[in-house]
Amino acid sequence: MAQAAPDATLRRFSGYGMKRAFNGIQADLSATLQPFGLRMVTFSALVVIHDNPGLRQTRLAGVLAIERPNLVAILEDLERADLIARTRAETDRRAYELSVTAKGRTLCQQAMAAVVDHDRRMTRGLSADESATLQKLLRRIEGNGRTPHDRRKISRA
Amino acid sequence: MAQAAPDATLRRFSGYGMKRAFNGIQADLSATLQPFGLRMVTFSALVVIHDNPGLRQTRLAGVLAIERPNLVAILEDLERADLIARTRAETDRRAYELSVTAKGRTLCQQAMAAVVDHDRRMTRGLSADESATLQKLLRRIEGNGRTPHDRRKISRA
DNA sequence: CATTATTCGTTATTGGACATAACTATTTAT
DNA sequence: ATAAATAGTTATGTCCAATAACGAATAATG
Repeated sequence: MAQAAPDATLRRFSGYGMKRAFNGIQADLSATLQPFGLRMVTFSALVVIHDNPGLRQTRLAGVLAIERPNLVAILEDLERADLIARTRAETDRRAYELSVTAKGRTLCQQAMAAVVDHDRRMTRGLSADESATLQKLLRRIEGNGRTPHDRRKISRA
Repeated sequence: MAQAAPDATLRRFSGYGMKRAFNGIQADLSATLQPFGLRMVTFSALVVIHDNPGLRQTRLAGVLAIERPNLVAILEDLERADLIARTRAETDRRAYELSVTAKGRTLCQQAMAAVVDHDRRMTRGLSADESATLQKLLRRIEGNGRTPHDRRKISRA
């Protein structure tokens, strides 16, 4: 097996290249979010709640492909930091409606700006066309992959 | 914020799309490798050792961007399953030289065939050109990302 | 040659993300 | 009225990744 790189066989797989790329992204994103007291999953949740006030937890879980039990700690972290509020839905006493606080809105927007920079760093050297191509290809792969068990028919928020 | 999808803001980031794509890949890969008693990191290590007999641990860590302490359990799993062997290097009594056993070779090749199928499933709907483009773009992003602390000058195996 | 610095593999620990089963309370379906 | 489904929660476990520190061996230095 005389190959140029020791991991040449693995390099043939899209999954391996993606893992390698994503590892770098994740480390940079983590460092980017750390000053805001956020991490990848709490940032994602905060942004979606920010954009969709009144969202319910089960819908949030579906949108982010996060298992509902795992959402509990995420939301607790955000609530404890006074970034979101949870109010019982009037039409269903089992459900909460999620919204950002004023503090959460501000932090969300600040973190967003930092993440825009992070993304620019990560995609340095890619043209706008290439970035769009990448997104398109990733979306196709995402559609091919296994979906979370919880990905059932999601009710409107 | 009237947007088409609840996570539309996040969809602007390459990292988010990659995470979503990679999550699906990882789940499928995990299921694919499970019948072989392997998981992502043990499979990767087995393949690289298979392709590079006599490889040393520190080099393997560098090749796979895995922290050296984390390699210990991975290699123990492979050794316990009789898939690899570790022999003390003659030229350096601190180091091990890694190689696959006959059993490891067989299993490696069987798992490889399954992973080829997995990759084909994951990239269904992508042309050969598109797959090559994806790999190229991922490599560029990988180069932009943060590298592991341990990524210092790697000695030859 | 002796001393210091570096390297190899290891132990220990912790954090982050993700998966599953089971549960109570509430709502929906029959 | 009863059974089934749903929303959120608790508990637990797996996988992968990061860091500090260590003893033994090797390399570098004077």
